[in-house]
Amino acid sequence: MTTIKDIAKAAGVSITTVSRALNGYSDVNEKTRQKIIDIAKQLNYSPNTLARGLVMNKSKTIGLLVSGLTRESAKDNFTFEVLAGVNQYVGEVDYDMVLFSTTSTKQREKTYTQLCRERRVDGAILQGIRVDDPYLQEVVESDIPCVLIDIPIESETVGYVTTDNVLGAKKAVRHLVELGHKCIAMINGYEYAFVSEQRLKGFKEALFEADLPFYEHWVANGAFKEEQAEQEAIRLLTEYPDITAFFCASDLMALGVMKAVKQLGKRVPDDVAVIGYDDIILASYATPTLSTIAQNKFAMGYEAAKLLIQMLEGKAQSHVRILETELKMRESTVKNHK
Amino acid sequence: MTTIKDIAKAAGVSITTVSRALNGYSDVNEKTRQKIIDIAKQLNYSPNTLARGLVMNKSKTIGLLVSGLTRESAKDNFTFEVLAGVNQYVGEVDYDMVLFSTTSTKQREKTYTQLCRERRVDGAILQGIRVDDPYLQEVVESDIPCVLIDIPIESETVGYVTTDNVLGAKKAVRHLVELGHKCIAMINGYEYAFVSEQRLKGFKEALFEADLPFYEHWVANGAFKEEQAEQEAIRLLTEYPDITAFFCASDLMALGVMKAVKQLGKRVPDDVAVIGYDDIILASYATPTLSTIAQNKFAMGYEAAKLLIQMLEGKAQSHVRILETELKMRESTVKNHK
DNA sequence: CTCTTCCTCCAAAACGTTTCGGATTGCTCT
DNA sequence: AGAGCAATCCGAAACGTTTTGGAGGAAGAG
Repeated sequence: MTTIKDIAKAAGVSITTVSRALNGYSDVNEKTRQKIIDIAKQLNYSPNTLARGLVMNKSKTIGLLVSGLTRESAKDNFTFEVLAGVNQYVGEVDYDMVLFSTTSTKQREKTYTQLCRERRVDGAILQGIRVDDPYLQEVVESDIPCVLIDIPIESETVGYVTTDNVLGAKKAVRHLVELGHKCIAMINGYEYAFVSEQRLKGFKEALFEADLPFYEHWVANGAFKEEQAEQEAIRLLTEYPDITAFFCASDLMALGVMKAVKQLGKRVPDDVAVIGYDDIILASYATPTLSTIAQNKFAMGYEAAKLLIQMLEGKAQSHVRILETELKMRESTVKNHK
Repeated sequence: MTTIKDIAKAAGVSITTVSRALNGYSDVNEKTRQKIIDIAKQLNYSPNTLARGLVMNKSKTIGLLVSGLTRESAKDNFTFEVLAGVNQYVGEVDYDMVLFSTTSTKQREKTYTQLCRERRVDGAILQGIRVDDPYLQEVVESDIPCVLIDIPIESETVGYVTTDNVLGAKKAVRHLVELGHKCIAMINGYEYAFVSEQRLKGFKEALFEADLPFYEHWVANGAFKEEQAEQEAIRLLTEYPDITAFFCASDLMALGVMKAVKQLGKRVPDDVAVIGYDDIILASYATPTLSTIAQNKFAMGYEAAKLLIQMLEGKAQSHVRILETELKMRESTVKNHK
């Protein structure tokens, strides 16, 4: 493995000069610089980022902390797309990304902060961490710059990216209202998830706008799980047969709801319309295809990485990025939709 | 950020002793060790892996090189599941994983080898790299230990994990034969993909076993793409109306074939049976649900990581891991299958 | 001719670890 | 009493970079 020292020897200059030549400093003669570059190439030199990171005290590496990188989470390709987006930006600006996940069966005793500090990541992106995760607090309180996805915390070193969940939910409900629905139920996620709270807010506001009443008991929590949403939908539909439409806080839950509807011998969308949230791959392959509020998850990852690196380099105006959502009309709400 | 030196000062010992105490060497008194550990904890010490990696000349980090970590590749969740598997094992043995991807729009001029050497990864896993990728050759020829997924190259420093693709294909075709099919077409991937070659071989062997003829022109390449497979299937079905079953080298292509069948006014599986390969998420959500040969992609990633780390630590007997596949019978071949 | 200034270059320190080769102490054997 | 030994500890070098603070010389200004 050739080092800067080898190059220095071969070129007959000091290692200082090699370093400065390779890093584009101006105080080295263009001719010697060229010679050094040639020799470096010829010797197949790669700088040692460990050594560099050690002295510069930064690694040009960011950590992506996700929870639930499991086999199951592949259904909901959220994590994956965010990851792809992060990876994209990070590649563009010549950073690297290291992945930390808490799914180890053998629970690691190390906290996120320790992971970050050991690996000397310059900053971190947190995805899929629950608001009540004890580590969240810890990371946020540490001095490690980080950006959160879908958790609204902001400080000197903390930023976040999210979508406009209130507006997203409104779009969904307005769509249902426009189709003539008056009895709309909602399957939400968790009580304490930020997005759930926001989507519920949007749900209420849209009902209010449309002069429709809001019934507390027409809202159920499905924990973002397909089966649980199915159960809840069955319960709601039997208890309240008036319901003609469901707004679900995730597509996976919407799929569960569609199963429930079919199971009760009713049809989607003729008897009961269903709209989801996320626009996961399955949404456009389900039968009937699922209407949904699309979030650009790739863009969320991309923007998160961009924001983080801007923060690291001290040129981030704001620490918040809010992305748009888009209504996708498909067969689960609009009959014969192509 | 507290260092080993701070601990030494606080404990009134040398940094050598601190290092040896923390790393569990025997030549340090149990009492001083405890004191050092206490102080370290109290000072909230995290070792600097950069410094450690520099002197030890290894980083406890492996690189995962994937190609095509794009928005689109989310459909086929192959990459993601492999990644999850790798991540799982890596977490268990306290390594880290850094992700390298070649999808940067701005093409990086850096090669994989350079990436690996700069980041001082101890080894690498390559996934989704095509056999004709120029970088493949380069990585394999370099002295960086690596394991390939679905590419059979073996050497002192190179290993691979794959599934038994010949047997997998046979299972699929046998299944069709058992259902009474005699005119079976195949939609393969690329000419030059290892798995395609193997699956074609299995296809032929299974036909031979069943005393069925093999027709070269009943095999088409769909490039692992849904649309292309759809086109090819339409062509085959119109040119050769005898065909009653398709074996596809990927689920995504099988979905395309199902679309083709429907488009021609025929039904799956009544008129034409379809079986895929991979068992992607979509397979069990499509209508009809898709029969397929399941590969445990998570396990592939897990085993790849395990193999690599065994190789790194010099305790790998063999450099090859071949995993099992499993036939999943669903509605696209078996009528009214539950 | 001397004083600046600019252009090139360099020696050495620093980053935080690990590890090699001893050094010191106190104890046990002959 | 001296040798031998085990148990503890430590100084210093090494890993491959970047950076600080200058040195040396040539050219231009006065």
